[in-house]
Amino acid sequence: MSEHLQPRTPEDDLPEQMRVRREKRARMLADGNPDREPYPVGFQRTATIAEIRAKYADLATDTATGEQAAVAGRVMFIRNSGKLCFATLRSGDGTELQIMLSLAKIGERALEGWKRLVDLGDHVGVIGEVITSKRGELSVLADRWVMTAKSLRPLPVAHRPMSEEARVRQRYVDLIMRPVARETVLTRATVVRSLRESLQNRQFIEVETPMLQLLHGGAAARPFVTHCNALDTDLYLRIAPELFLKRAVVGGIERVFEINRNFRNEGVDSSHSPEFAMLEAYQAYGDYDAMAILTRELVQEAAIAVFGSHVVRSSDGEELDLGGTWCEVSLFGALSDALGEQITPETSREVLAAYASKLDLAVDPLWSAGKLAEELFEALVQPLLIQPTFVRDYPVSTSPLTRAHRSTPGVAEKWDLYVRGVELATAYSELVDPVVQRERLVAQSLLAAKGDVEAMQLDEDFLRAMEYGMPPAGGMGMGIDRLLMALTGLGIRETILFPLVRPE
RNA sequence: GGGCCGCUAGCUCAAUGGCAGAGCUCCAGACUUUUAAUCUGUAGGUUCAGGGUUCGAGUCCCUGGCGGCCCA
Repeated sequence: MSEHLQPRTPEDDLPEQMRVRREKRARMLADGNPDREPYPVGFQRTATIAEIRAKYADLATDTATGEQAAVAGRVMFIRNSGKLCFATLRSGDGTELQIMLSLAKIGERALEGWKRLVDLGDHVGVIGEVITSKRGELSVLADRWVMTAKSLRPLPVAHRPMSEEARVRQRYVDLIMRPVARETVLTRATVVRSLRESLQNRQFIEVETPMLQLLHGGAAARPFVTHCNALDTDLYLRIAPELFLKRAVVGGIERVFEINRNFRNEGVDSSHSPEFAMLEAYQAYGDYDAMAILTRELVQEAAIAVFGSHVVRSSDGEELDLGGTWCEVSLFGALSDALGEQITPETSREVLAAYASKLDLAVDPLWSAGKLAEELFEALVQPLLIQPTFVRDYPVSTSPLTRAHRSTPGVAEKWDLYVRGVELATAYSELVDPVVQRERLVAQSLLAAKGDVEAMQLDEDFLRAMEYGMPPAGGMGMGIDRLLMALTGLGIRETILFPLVRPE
């Protein structure tokens, strides 16, 4: 009643559950009892939950061990009754342990405090004896409990799935609630570690090349532009490390790789993120065949690291066997089979455009015959490539950094690797003739000048490096996020811990 | 960029154009062996925003925002 006379504060507008938790925090601060600080400086654990579970894995029902332990974790479930309370603590590794608080052990004051102050989601520490309950659950029977961090927000309902949007926008909650979210983080770390080990075992040297670049090059993609105040010049966030890794090869780093982020100012959807992690590797005296073997071994070793097998499994139980050697098809051969007519690099633009319009594909009038062939391939063949498949020998016109094929005219020594119908990696026998390289890049820069936002700029310093002589080499690029998707069947937003989302 | 679907309580979701609801959560109470504890009783709403049609709009129409799916 007197409440109506008091001034409204922002606290009054909070949902009841948040207001209640803030009031509990305030009560604890006012209490003065060191065990009831809402945010103490620390808590001395004697064991992790995982250690206790491992040590007493086979303890019989209703047994007292005599061992005192101090454990801590986040409260995930509470089952309070009059004189005996149960709670389930979860630690950061996802392991859980029951704690029990009995009136007989901790007394009325501490038990009432537990019931009054502890909510789902709070971090608590408990000191007591390791026992099993009458129902056989391994537990710590408390002599003392402390708050280690009071949570001011309610957790989502534990047994209903969070919405996809809530999971992505508040990944920290997703990580608390969903074990598979945490496992995905670990899987990603395992995959990246495996890639590094596999490459290092093959004498590849890891380097880091510029993310902020003066010129836009190394791939066909629209870049992000930013400004450097010190140099008063615009810079591009890199779309690829390629031109710098090749400079390193020129300099004598004969096997070199980088695992890092690229940025492309393009669409955001279930398979594209504006920033994505990429592996690029270059091997002097290798070619695209050598890179195919390397890539297959990298993926297979990553599968072993994650699953202990070349057979990988999606969360829906679907299996995919990445073992053995992989299918190889030529782009024009596969396209010919799909269309029922022989298609070659010499097939005219008009013929290909006719097929494209028959398939209702949008055709840009500026596209070359090669680009049309690639578009037709992507529409007709790519979705069918579930098993890992190398698609080889792309049109020269769409591969400006690739060496022409050693025997087949009109195509370049380039392959794309498809798994589950998505492009996972690409590799070239690198173009190392600096004169031809200059011609190709000049053509690109003319496209850029005509308004093609994806075309590369002319990088004179790169050409100067090439003129010093780059050994014959194979080069390969693989999307780390795509690799995670191929191994786990997850969407890209699940493989990236904190993907870009629109502001709330 | 285009099409379709969605946005309602802390969370997950209902509601023929006619009193805005359920489960869990929360709050109060009971309970010394619980396991998503159980039982009793409450509380909780700018139905994404703005406009329109209507006696009456969560519902129909328009505009915008955000999200998802499909296509480019």
